[in-house]
Amino acid sequence: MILETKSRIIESAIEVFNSDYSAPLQKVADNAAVTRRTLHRYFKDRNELVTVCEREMEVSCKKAMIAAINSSKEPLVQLKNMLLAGIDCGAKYSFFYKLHQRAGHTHSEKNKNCVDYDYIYHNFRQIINRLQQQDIIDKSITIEWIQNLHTGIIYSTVNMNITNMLNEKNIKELAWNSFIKGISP
Amino acid sequence: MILETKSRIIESAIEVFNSDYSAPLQKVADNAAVTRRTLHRYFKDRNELVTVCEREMEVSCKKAMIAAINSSKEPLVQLKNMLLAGIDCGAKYSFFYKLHQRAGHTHSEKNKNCVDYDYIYHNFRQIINRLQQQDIIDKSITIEWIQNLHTGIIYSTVNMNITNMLNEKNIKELAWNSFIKGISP
DNA sequence: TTATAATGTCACAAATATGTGACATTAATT
DNA sequence: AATTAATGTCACATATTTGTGACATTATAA
Repeated sequence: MILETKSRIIESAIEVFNSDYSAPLQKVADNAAVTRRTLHRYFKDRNELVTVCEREMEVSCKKAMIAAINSSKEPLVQLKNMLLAGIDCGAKYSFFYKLHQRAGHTHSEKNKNCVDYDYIYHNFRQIINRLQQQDIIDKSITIEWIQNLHTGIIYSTVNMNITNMLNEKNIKELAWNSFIKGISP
Repeated sequence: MILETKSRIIESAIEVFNSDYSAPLQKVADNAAVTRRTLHRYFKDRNELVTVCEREMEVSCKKAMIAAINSSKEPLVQLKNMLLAGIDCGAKYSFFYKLHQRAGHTHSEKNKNCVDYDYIYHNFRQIINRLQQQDIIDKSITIEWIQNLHTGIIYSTVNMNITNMLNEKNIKELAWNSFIKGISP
C-alpha cells in the first residue's frame, strides 16, 4: 500500500534525523526498508522530506498535546496526560521541542507552529502553577526546571531499550511516578 | 597556543557530533572558530577526529564517573556524585552512553572501553541495590528504569537553556533532588 | 626587529551524497 | 492470465563534502 510506505519513510526519517540531522538519505531508506529510489519517488528532495517530517510532527504530536490539555479540568490529570502523550509521540516530541530551540529558528508570533508551541507551553505553565497553589508541586521549583525534567523523562523513556522485559504500560507508569515525585514538595 | 586550539576542536566536535553525527566538518570548524584547513592540520581525517573524541570522552568523563564511585563509601553520596559528574561532563556523557548502545557496537569484554563501561554500571547497580536495602530507594523500581532516569536527567540538564537565570549550582541541586525524589519510596 | 609557529586563504582532486531516467521485477487487482 | 501499481536495480550527471598543497597573513618568542 502506497500510504503505508510513505508514512513508514516519514517515521523513519523523524527517527533518524532526530539523532543525526545530516544523516545520508540512504540511512533513512534503509531504516524504512525501502530503496533510496523509492524514497525519492515520494519526496522530491531532502528538503521536502524534512518539511514533511516537521508537518507530521505537528499534526500528530501537537494534536496529542493539545488533546491532553483538553482531556480534563483537573491539572494533575492534564499533566499526566501531557507526559504520556509525549511518550506516545516518541521521537516526534524531541523533534518538536528541538525545532523551536534550534539555533537559527526565529520564534515568530505569526508562524502557526510557534503559536501552537506557545499555546502548549502557556497551558503547561498554568497547569504547573495551579498544582503549586494546591501544594501538589513544590512551590520553590521553577517552571523552567519542571519543563526541562518533563523533556528529559520523555527523552529517556522513548530511548529506553525495549530489551528490558518491562511492558510499555509499566514504563509509562514509571515515567509518570518519577516525574511527579521528582517535583512534589 | 596549539593545545588550546586542538582541545577546542575536540570539544566542538563532541558537541556537534552528539546531536548531529554526520554533520560536515565545516560545522565543527565553525563551532570551534577555526578554518576547516586548521582542523585538518590537527586531525588526519574525520575518522581520526571521531576516535579522538571518543578517547577524550573516555579519559575525562569515565575518569569523573570512576572518581564519583570512589568518592565515598556512602551509596547516597556516590549516587549523587555520579549524577553531578555526568552533568559536569556535559555532552560527553551522552556520547559515552550512546557509544555503547549504538547499533553496530559489539560489546566486548576485551575492549578496554567496554570493561570500564561495565565497571561503572556494575557499581551503579550495586549502589542502587544497597539504597534499596536501606529503603532509601523504592524496591519496586527496576535498575533499568533508574539508569534510564539518570541518563534522562543528565541529558536534559546539559541541554537546558542557559537563558534561565538559574545558576549552575542551583540546576545541579534541582537535578539531584528531582532524581532522588523520583525514585524514593 | 627578525625568525618562527600557528592560522588563514584559495585552488583543486577525490570521495561521497543527491536526484533522476530507463528498464526489470514483484505484488496486487481484474 | 493479463493488466496495473509499486518497488527494485543500475547507470549517470550534479552537488556537496573531504583532504591536501602552495602560499599569505598574523601572532609569538628570541
